[in-house]
Amino acid sequence: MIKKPYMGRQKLSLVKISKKNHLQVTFSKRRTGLFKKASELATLCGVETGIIVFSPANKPFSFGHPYVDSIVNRFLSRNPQPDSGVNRLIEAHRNANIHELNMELTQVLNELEVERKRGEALDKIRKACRKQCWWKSPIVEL
Amino acid sequence: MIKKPYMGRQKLSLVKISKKNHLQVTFSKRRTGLFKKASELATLCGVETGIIVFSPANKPFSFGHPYVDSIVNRFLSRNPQPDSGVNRLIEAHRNANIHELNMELTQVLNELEVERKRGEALDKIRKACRKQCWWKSPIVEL
DNA sequence: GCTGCTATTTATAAGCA
DNA sequence: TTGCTTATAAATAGCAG
Repeated sequence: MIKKPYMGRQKLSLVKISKKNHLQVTFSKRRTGLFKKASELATLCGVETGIIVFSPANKPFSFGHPYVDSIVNRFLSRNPQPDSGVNRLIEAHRNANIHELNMELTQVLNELEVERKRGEALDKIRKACRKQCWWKSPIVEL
Repeated sequence: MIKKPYMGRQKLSLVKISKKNHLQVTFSKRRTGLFKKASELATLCGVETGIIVFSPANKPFSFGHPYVDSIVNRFLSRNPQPDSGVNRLIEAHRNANIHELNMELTQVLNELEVERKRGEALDKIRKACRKQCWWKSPIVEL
């Protein structure tokens, strides 16, 4: 016996797996693991969650607690108009240098604080409306 | 020194956490972990994925690669929704008098989410750069 | 809430059946 | 693909600040 036939789990490199069969196996295992994690989160914290994943073969897999569709609908009802901010961000990251990124970070942090406060305020109003009579005319206090 | 005052990680029990502050911490940590797992899956396998989670405080958190809304829409287009009580409720909600208020809230939540992700991503890059190769190009991980 | 710190538990990459 | 096995990488519960 010169050596063990394999070296155990190898460290993860964050690049797309090249070998197709290997990729398929990894996708299958990690999809299972992801859904399990989501299940645990939902159970432990008593929250609603939904996941959608498209396989390498473009087949949709989904997990949801209590149901994917209701989660999705609930999300869409609150986020009707998506924009491509993330895509722009990714593009920006590819092209920007570190100095620019730091400057942008500072600015974003300031913006985030403002947005957070706005969001919290509006959320309070929304909850208040929902608790009382959301189908009636709202008392607008912005 | 008689013994360490702490016994390390305890085995997981699959019931809802009772203590509110404990639950909040767990939710926060596990949500982060879940999103990270999804990110890895997307990167390693080159697939599209989207996650929506509602916090104990009913606040929506989302992750998506490339973008949550596109994933959700893609899912819904392939899985036509049967009519349900939830859908009607959402529809009613959309048409209610507080429509405008909700629109604005939704918009703000969306912006906030985008800003939050931008901030997080930029912060990661900043930290990574500071620790190691700040003079090289950043590794983008979303 | 939010970091950071371990001691543990979990997840999983590889290999093979 | 689905399941085992093992060695190792990662995630995280419980605390502390």
